[in-house]
Amino acid sequence: MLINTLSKKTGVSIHTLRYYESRGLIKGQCREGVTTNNYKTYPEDAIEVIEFINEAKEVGFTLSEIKNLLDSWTNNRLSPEKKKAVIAAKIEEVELKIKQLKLVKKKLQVVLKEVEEGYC
Amino acid sequence: MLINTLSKKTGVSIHTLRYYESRGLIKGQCREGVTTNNYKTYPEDAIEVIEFINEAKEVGFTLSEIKNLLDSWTNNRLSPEKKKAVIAAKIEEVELKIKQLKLVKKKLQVVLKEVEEGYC
DNA sequence: GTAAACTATTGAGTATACTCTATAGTTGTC
DNA sequence: GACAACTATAGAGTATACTCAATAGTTTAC
Repeated sequence: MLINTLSKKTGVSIHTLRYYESRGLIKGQCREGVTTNNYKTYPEDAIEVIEFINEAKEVGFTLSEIKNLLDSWTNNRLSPEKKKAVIAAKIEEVELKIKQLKLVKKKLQVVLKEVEEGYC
Repeated sequence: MLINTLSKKTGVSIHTLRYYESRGLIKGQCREGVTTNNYKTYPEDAIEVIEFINEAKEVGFTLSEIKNLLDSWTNNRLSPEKKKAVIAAKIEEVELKIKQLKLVKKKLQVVLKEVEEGYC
């Protein structure tokens, strides 16, 4: 699919998609044999990747972090051990973030109770 | 305590603390009666506030969002109902983020398994 | 065959969140 | 009373993640 389709299917603007491509998070390919233009086509998988980027961004990961992660499972020069290490490390980070969110939630609940009971 | 102490107790740089103060996230007060300087003193509570800011930031909340939240429980012009609404809305957001993190974790676990089984 | 709609590239502009520098004044210790 | 260590303010600089504008070329529908 072309960039416009990818944009519409993901809800991410063409500008942002190009930005992601410039940062190496996604990659489109020029169709073989076509020489009149360099329109890039994106595979179906790109949709999933964009969705993953959105989710990861939403919970506080930077594009650099996300790129490293995406690279680790597309880069074939990386040994399986290293890939596993990168992903496992990220899972731990995610778990830490979940813990932190639960802490934030608990704090908010305490404040909510205080307001309800009229302490502030 | 003065800004240096607050910085040391929280691990947040003086620059950043001042930035937070300029954004209205924390507030120091000049001691009454003191006219020779305008050194600001910060209450003990400020430490907790800074820690909360760090946690909230880590999981993807912006300083504006955090400020709104902090305001809602210090601003006395706000009705308890409105305060409750602000906090309850944030708790929902936190729950959503937890769900998203669990989704991200699941995806990472799938990829990890794929690497382990040699699919990529 | 032309006009609308699309694509690519380059580079500038914006918002957020710092981070640093320069300057000037204040406090505490010897 | 000198000097290190601190404080405040203002403003410049940086990194990240967009966001937009300008330009130029391409494709598609009529």
